[in-house]
Amino acid sequence: MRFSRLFAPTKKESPADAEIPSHKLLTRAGFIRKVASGLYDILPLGAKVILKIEKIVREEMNAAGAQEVILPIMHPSELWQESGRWEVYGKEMIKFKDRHERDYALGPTAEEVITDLVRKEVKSYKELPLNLYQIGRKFRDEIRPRFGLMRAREFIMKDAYSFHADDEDAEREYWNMYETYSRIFKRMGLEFKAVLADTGEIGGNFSHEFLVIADTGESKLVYCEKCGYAASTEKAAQRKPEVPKGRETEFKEVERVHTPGIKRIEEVSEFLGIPQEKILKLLVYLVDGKPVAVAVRGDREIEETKLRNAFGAKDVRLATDEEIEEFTGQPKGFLSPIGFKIPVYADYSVIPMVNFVAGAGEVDYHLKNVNWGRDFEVEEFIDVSEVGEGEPCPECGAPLKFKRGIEVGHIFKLGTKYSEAMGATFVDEDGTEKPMVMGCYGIGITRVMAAAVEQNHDEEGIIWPFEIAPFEVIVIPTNVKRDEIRELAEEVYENLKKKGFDALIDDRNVRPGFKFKDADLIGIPFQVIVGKKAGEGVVELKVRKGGERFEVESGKVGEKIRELLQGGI
RNA sequence: CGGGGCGUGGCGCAGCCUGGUCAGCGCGCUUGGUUCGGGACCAAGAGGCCGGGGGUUCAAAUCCCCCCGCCCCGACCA
Repeated sequence: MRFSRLFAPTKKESPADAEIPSHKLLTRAGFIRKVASGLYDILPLGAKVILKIEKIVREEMNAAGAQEVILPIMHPSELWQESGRWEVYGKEMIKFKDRHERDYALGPTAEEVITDLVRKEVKSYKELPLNLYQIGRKFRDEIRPRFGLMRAREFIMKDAYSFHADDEDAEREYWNMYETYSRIFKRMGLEFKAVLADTGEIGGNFSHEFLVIADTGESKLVYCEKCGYAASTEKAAQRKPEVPKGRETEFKEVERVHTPGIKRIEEVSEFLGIPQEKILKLLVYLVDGKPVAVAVRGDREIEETKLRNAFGAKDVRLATDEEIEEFTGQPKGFLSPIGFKIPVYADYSVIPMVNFVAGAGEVDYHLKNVNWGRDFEVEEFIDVSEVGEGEPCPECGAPLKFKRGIEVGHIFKLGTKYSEAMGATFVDEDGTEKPMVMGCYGIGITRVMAAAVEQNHDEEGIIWPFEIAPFEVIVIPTNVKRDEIRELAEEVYENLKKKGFDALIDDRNVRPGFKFKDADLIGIPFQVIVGKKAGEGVVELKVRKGGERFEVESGKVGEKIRELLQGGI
């Protein structure tokens, strides 16, 4: 490809509405343009990256035994009514009617459509297992699309669905996909982690998320270097503390203290000169509409997904100020667990607490030396606060590490949720009819592109991993009006193409600085600069990542690149 | 949805508070020339009618009302 013909409108300035690096850089470097909120044009450079990502996904999925299909993105409402998700998915789905007033939706995912296909065509255990996937557009009418490609309303996803005769085989395929995903992200040259995850909206009973590590990521994870435990903080378990032996012997007398206007944990801590770990935080939640009090150590935070799971609830939210008064008869900011009108559940972090501070149940007063078991009863100790850096691994007790990441893949064991709802059954070896056991496996293709940039960039621009770079190498003649430079550059370019490289030549008649800036911004892994020593047949090979430069004979550029790649660049 | 902010040539922004002398700056674009290893310089040009609608006024980018679009934030006091 010749740069003079390439549609890659680069910019010096970031768009005003971009916040994070991937959004700014993909726009500046001419990969994407916004059409409307959450909707993007993908320009040639972006399309090349997407296609390379898809290629790796296809190769690995095919190698893993999955088969590609192409399903409609326009879904009839009947299928979604059948699974019960027409209402559940609700506002997230883009719904519309055809000319006959029939209801349709643009598919946010495809369990219904694929299950419909399989239930109609597969009747016997002999036809199982089956793993079908597609790479296509998905639509989700996000409440708030943001961060460019990261959370868009239309995006490209690879979604796979597998069908099995029994649970054991579904689990076998689950781990097959786990390994496949690991290979996929490894091939893409991304630093990632597979973590235990919450199953969320899709349902099912077992799941892993694949996160690309990046500081700007919206997902948080903890992992253990000793035993390999890794989990999303929405899922990560606390190691259950022991009840301290003889704690009763330490109990002191409850003391009522005046704390005028002091409500926040930080304020209480400062005012009384007592660390936050010695203060009890009491929150009132509505768990599927029922008021429940949850106590947690003052310096810790409730992870609402864990809370929801602990109660097996659909919906969990904090009570409003008015609701707190109504349910407890106590003023917010000074809630006391003593004589509480609603059941008090306590996070694991409360177990070791002795002689702690709590609200007094009246305005402007707190209590010191409160103890659970003596002063109030805990309904049950539950694991609902967020696990963080340095805390003990729930498996082996070693200190956990914390990182942020971007969710690019998610695998689920679905069980029979959809097959039962939609009657996807087969006749087993023993002649009886059974629901198929399902799994589903997604990769956000467009999000992978954004995540790769989020993880790999510097002040100058993007630094693409070789495997998914829009071009592998760019040849830069510093001055196309000088014959020896132009001719040598053309020669090197043709040579690289012949050797199988995806090469670009910057044949534009602009100053060299301009070309260097563009090459860095676009992030092509290797730059071949043809300039000063063109007369001697020597060119300069620059590695985008790290900026290392080598002087190379013009005929040996390809070899040098291969050598560097083998060396792990 | 609630809260906050923004909308002015292709892009980034100033002007608005204190209506008129206001449509301006930088980048980009076109033409000519000089330049040519880290987003050059000089000169001459093209391009907006100020998100849309309504209103106030002798007069509106500027004041008022409505609408549309875009961006950011949204448990932690209990």
